[in-house]
Amino acid sequence: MANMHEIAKMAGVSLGTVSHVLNNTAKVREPKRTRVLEAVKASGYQPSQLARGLRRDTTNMIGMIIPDITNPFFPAVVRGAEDMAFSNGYRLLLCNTDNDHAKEIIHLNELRTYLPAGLIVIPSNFSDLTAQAESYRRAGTGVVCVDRLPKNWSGDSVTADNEAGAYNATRHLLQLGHTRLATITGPLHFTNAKERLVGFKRAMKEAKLHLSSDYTQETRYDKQGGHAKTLVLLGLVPRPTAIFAGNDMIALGALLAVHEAGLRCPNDVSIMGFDDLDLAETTNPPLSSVSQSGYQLGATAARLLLDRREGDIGPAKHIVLETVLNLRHSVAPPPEAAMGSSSMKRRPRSVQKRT
Amino acid sequence: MANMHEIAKMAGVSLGTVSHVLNNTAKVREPKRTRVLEAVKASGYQPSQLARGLRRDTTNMIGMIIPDITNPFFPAVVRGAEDMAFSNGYRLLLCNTDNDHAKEIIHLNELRTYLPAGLIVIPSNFSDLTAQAESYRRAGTGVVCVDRLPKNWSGDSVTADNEAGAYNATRHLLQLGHTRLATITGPLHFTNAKERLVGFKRAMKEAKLHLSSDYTQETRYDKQGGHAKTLVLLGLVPRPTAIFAGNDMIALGALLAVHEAGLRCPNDVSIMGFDDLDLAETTNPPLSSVSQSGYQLGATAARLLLDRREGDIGPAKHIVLETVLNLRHSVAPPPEAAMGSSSMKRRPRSVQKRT
DNA sequence: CGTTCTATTTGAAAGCTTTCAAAGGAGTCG
DNA sequence: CGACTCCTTTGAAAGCTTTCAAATAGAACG
Repeated sequence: MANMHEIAKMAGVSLGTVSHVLNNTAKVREPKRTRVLEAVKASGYQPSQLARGLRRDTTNMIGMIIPDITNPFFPAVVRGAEDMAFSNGYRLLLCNTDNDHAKEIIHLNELRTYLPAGLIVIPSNFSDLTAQAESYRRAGTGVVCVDRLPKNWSGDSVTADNEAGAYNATRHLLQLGHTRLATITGPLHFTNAKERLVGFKRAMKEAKLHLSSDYTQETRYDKQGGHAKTLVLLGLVPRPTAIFAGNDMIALGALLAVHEAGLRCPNDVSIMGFDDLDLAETTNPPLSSVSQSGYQLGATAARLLLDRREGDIGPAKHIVLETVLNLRHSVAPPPEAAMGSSSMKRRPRSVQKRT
Repeated sequence: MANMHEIAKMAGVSLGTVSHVLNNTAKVREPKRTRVLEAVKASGYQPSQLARGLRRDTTNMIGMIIPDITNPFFPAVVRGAEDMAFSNGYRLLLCNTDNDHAKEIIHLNELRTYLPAGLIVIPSNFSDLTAQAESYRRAGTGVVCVDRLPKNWSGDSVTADNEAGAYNATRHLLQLGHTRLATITGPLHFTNAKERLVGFKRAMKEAKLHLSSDYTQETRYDKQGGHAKTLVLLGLVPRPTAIFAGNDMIALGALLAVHEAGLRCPNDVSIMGFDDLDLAETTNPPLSSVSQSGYQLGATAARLLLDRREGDIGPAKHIVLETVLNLRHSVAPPPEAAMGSSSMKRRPRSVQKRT
């Protein structure tokens, strides 16, 4: 591929002039200017991002570190980030950590040597990000945390309003008449799991309902966990009539367990999810869930990074995105209340409630 | 961050020696060797990938170009590729094209300037990849096509055995007694859609069944398309008793349409999908589908790329991965046949059939 | 036309590695 | 001890861009 030297020769100008034309970094008078542009077009020249990055001390790559692209919540986040990045001339370097803190460190250390424009990170378990990010920031590279925060994080972040989302979802269950509400949380060392639990408890407290410790179970954010913990909950006496799941994967496992136990959802047990993944629409019954936009999360994080890069120097920003309660058919009044109620009324496919 | 000069100074050796120690590119005698290693450890030095790439004329990045990470089939492919890449010291630069051929070209042109170790591409609509790949190959950069092939592709590729998968799925439907089989294909300019249709037709022909042209519909690989075309199919007289969907998203739309039309799946209409996405397990009823491993697709492609890089110079390889028919509850014998049959028997959760 | 000033243009340096030819050192043999 | 060989080590060049100081060209003015 052609390099700048050749362009310079073709256009009969010096190296510096070519660079100035390409980067608008100095005025170049007319005859030369077009000659350069034409040479570029004719040769299909594109500047080497490597050489450019080396010289400028920064590239147009954004490093994105996530637990696992295979987890259905993350693709939207990545896509949101990629779209915002791409339309501003940046590219995404994707790294999966599997929530493995050692793998995260490998990525953080290596990414540095690419001189990325910034980092978007969904931190792993027990992430060491706070320390590492400090060194990035000293080098002038922004780091934004998304979805959940590592210990002592004081930098930029974009998260959903987990507490409000959980609170509203729980209130909805309470308003339907449930009094025996249980919750299956994600791993409580994740800030998002913790916040959702706080929201849940706040709603319970407001309703002056006691929460037996059996009624809150903690597990991994997956179907297996949801399944296992639901079996535990269903074995309790008295049995909960509603389960607030820490995310949709847990809810999915819960749904499965309820069916396996020979119970019906929502008739016997209501199930509420969190995330509102695409699959929530197609489960049986369709899942009610707290909707958060992964796409917005990612796009906002990338935007924040770009703003920083364009000179926005200011205190750390903690952007919190609203959630929406998306009601489908997996929640209904509790069995006793349902007797006399109108549970057989025609139900709309899906209803949204702002939270 | 420290650079090689500092390491050299710290260890009291020359620049070249540091490089030799780091790359094992020449024997370095003992006292110096350890001094270098220690200096590296003490300073946390990591070589600049930019400078290294510039000098070596190639980096450890693999460019991965896919239509849309948000489409549930692709994350597994990406993950497979990333795992294989990561464990061999390579990293993934991810690009979404939205099947937009212009966007694909932008990515192909720009990626070149990163001097990537190779490219893994799921080509977009009307992809121009064949021409572009030629120029990559001239530069010694491998390009592997995954999942489907662009026009006139003669380079390396990794795909599923779409035809056999479709053939076996169709045969299964035939064996259940269906005679009115319809299919909703993906866009037929995609090789995978075309191959699946060929497999379907081959099975039909073997069964000596006539295929009315109404009975094959083409649409985009998504839920909306599946929904719309299913409504068309259900309006035909006589109505098909089984629908072979070009992929699971189409099948999902079909499922929806069947329910909306007041029919039951599988009692009135059997539905067979392709891909066997995670969500196939949780639809209502759980979807029977031709299972192909996206993960294997991606991992195999990355492996192929690395082999090439390590010197495997030989004719183009076309790796074709087997599929497995994964039977769940969305297929059953046709209504007439079901009358006297044992459709009420207890059904296992899921059954696999090698294809 | 000569000066002076401003606007363009240039060439070289720098950014960090790898690699190659050359220099240096150590060991062997006579 | 000298010559020779072979193994280590070195320093400089190259890879491609950006950027800065310096040089040149052009314009305005007298």
